[in-house]
Parts: sequence; structure tokens; C-alpha cells
Amino acid sequence: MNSKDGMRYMELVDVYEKLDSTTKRLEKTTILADFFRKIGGEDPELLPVVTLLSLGRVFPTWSEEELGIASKLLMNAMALVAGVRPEDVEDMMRDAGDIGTAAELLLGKKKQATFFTVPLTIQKVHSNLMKIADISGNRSQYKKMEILRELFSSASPEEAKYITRTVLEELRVGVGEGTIKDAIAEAFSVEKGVVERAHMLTNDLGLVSEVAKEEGVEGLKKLSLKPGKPVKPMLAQLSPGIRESVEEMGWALCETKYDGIRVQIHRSGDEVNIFTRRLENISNAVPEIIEYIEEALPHEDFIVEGEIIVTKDGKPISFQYILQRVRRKYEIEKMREQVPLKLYLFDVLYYHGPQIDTPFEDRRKILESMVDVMEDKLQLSNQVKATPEDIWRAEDLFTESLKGGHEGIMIKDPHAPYMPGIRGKKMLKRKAEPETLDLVVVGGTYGKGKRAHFIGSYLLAVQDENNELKTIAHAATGLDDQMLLELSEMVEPLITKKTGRRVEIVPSIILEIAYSEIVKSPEYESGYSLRFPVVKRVREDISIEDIDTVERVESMFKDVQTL
DNA sequence: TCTGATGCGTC
DNA sequence: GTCGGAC
DNA sequence: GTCCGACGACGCATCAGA
Repeated sequence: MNSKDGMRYMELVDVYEKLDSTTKRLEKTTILADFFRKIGGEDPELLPVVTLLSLGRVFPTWSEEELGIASKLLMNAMALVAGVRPEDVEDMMRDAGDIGTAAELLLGKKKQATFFTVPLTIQKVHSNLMKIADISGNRSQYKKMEILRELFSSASPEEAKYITRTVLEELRVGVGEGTIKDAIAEAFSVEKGVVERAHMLTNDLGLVSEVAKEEGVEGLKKLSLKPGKPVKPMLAQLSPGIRESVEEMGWALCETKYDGIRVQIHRSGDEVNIFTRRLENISNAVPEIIEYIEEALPHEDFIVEGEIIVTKDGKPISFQYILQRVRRKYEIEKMREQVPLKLYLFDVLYYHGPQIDTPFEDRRKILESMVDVMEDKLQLSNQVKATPEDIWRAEDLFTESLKGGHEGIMIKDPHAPYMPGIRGKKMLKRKAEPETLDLVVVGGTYGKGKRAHFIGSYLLAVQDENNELKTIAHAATGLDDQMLLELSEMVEPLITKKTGRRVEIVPSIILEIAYSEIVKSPEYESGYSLRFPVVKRVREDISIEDIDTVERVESMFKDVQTL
């Protein structure tokens, strides 16, 4: 290590390799903690950067910066550097099962011809990646690739492996935020709870590690909630059953679960901002929501949360519509007419100071005191109180919710504080039982990582009135290791064609697929597709003539719409 | 100027 | 979003 | 219980290239 030029990227790569070589969380934590401590001692300015890079990120969570490079562009850049065709890279990637490993192999060959290189530093890698995010406009893809090319040309094969994975933000060394938090706590001898809280409130583990080292517990405790700065929303777990969940809480506040977009709304002085679950600012896309807030809530600093849905004649309509609104930049006024929004508020995080430690029961009361309801535009979530004795209140809410075209119910612990970014048992969700269809496998796509040498996703079809097969969805989740293997073995002899990572398969294997909802599809031959498809089992007991039909799908889709 | 591929966010 | 695997 | 990483559909923005 050279103190003038900063620490070499290779040192970080060694850490990645060590992390990858164990599956034990405690070991990973110690590896990271040791490294953080080392950086803290030798090159403290690098600590926030290294913390982010260890997570496989270039920017902190709250940042709106993005690289605009994913697998395809990256493959092109790799092809350029290695002097091969992009298709060769794709083949290699399929065989290696991972773009990082493919990069390592490709550059390994190339490197033998290279004479010498200037060693990469962590700083250099990070600053070049940050530069990529700033490039836009004409020839931007080319310029981005030039930066990658420069990095690759001075990278060792092993370094290239992790640069590619970092660009894709998929480091895949088994380290996520939980492990990083533990490591920061261990490295700088602060309590884990304090690290956790600081992270909740800032969404910036780089900052947290820096403060932990420089100012310790005192510094971390000073970080706090501020209107204008979004925090990660508290998340819900699946409820195993309404009664069981309510009993476990003692009593519960149950609310309709609306099928829309979760938003966190901040008022800071004169400014109102609306953030999504991943902390993206969508204020410009939903001007009417800002207006409703101006009208219905106090002109004081606050943070509230709710769900935005689309309604027609006061009734909720398909989730697909709201996707037309969230990230829109153009023709906003026009869409505002066509796709009207409604906001249901259900929580408050800040009002006359932080309220996240206030029990939910009381937060709700505060929220109620803040809001002047606007019919059809802004309301509080529909809420009932349920105890084990009158569990029917919750059960009725559930059936009413589904009948009304909503998604189910939330079951909330009245005593719980608001825990940003935590998915715990203080807030549960209960949705309708999924439906199932019997579909035939007509193709597939090879997977990555764990699924590198399997078909990681199956293309499925229904039959039409002429017994022709029409595609309707891909399914990948729901397969355990054993089924993954068995299916691969069944499918292998049926493959008729391979193009890149995709294969075509003689139709014969039938899968039972669960799904939450049928949706209109611009992509699949049947004109429909499935929301949240899950593989349940292989149907060896029926034959291909028995699979479900386009007609059936169509009739079920209409049922859903007319609810 | 238009279209398809790609990226990236929502669920 | 769902799910399975590892701890 | 918790964390992590496999993977699903859709729609808008952006950019390359016809």
C-alpha cells in the first residue's frame, strides 16, 4: 500500500474473495470489520467509499445518481477491451454463469500480452464509476464505455471481475446491509443498535461508518430525522393467518391494503416532496398529490406516509395504470386527466418533532388530527380495531377489501414504533390466496450465480381454440434446488435451439403455476400475463391437451376487472 | 423523426 | 413483488 | 427470525441507429 496514491483496489479485491469463500455471516462480519479498521487507520478518507463498495454500491441509497449501464452495455465494453464479439462474451457468460467471472477469463487471456500497468487504486475505481453517472446525451454510451475500457485496461483479471460486478451493483459475495452494519459496529466498537438507528435515519452506510470511526456513539446519536430527507419505509411481513397474528399482538389495528405505490411525503418549510419506496423523488410526476397535501394538511414541517392508487368512479382500477404516472416526465397534465390519483394516508413519522418512537396507535391519532379529508382525493386508510374476541372485524375487513378490488389487509401492532427499513412482525400483510393455471413449458433462459448451470426461468404457454400454443409468462421462483435439478434433466433432451442464454423446448412438460392476478400484456403472444408467477409443481398426471386456454384466461381477467 | 433495445423504477 | 437456502 | 440472492410483469426515459 502506498500512502500517497491511496490504497490499491487489489486489497479490496482480496477482501471480496475472502468474503466469497465463506457462507458464515460472522466470518464475513469479521473480515469486513478488520478491513474497515485497517482503512480507518491507513486511509480514513477512503472509509465511506470502501463501505459503499463493500455493499456493491457506487452511490448511497438516497442518491438519485445512476450509472445507466447494465449487462448488455457491459458486455459490449468487455468485448471491446478483449477484442472479441459481444456474442462471444455472452457465450462465455452463459458458461461461466456470471459476468464477473467471464470478465476475469477474458482479461486473463488478454493480459498475457500486456507489458505493464499502473496499479488501480480504490479511489480511482470509485471516482471513474462516479463519472459514468454524470455522462448523458449524444454518444453517452460510447463515452461510458471509454471509461470502462480505461479501467479494464489497467485492471488485473481478478480486479476486472469485481469492477464488472460493481458496475451492475451485484457484487454477490453474500454481503448486504445487515452484514455491513454488524461490521461497522464491530470495527469501531459501537453498539449495533446505534449503528442501525443511524443507518435508518441517514440511509448512508458510508456516512455511518465515517461518523462511527470519527465521533463514535456520540456522533451517531446526533444523526436524526429531518423533513426533506427521505428514510426507508418500514416493511411488512406476510401474516400466517389473521387470527394468529392478532392474537400474537394482543390486539391489532387492521387496515385495507391498497394496491398502488407507497409514498413518503415531506413538508419542509414551503416545500412539499414526494418520495417512493426507493427514495426516488416523484414530486413532479404527481402534481395533484402536492396540491391535495397543500390543501388537506397543515403548513408545518411533517413526514407522512401513504399509498397512491388510481380510481375510476371512486373504485380502484388495475395497478398497471399507476405505472403510467410514477416516473413520467412529459405530458403530465394530460395524464393527470386520464389517470386520476387518490392518496390514502396511513402513518406519520414527523410532526412537531420526530414521531418514529411514538407507538403506532398514537401516531394514527396524530395523523387524524392533521388531516382534512378530501372525498375521492385524499383520505386516511380504512382502519378497524380487532381483538381475539372480535376477530370478525378483521376478517370482515379482509373480505370487504377483496370485494372492493383492494389487495388485502395490513395488521399492525398498535404499540410498535416506526422502524425505517425494517421488515419485522410489527406490521403484517395478508393477501388473497393465489390462483393457479396449468401451463406448458416452451422455452427457458439460463440463469446466473446459483442458477448458472440450470435453466433459471421457464417460458410458459396456454393453448388457443385451435390448439396452438401462445406464450403467457416466465416462471422462475418457487423451484427448490431439487426441482431445479430435476427439471433441468427433464428439459435437456427436449431443447431444440439455443440462442445466447435462451433455449427453445419441445412442448411436453406441464407446470402448475400460481399467480396473484392476470394482467394485460403487450409482450406475450396470448395478450395476457401473470402477476407474481410461482412454480408449484410438475403436472405429470395430465397431458398437453389438458392445459389451460386463452379463453379461460380471458374470462378470468374480465372477472378481475369487474369486481 | 421514428423505433427497438436497454436501463431502472414500481409492484 | 415471491420464493428457497443458509445461518 | 433474518439476511441474502435467485427470479416474475409492467411502463417511462434514454439513446443508438435506421
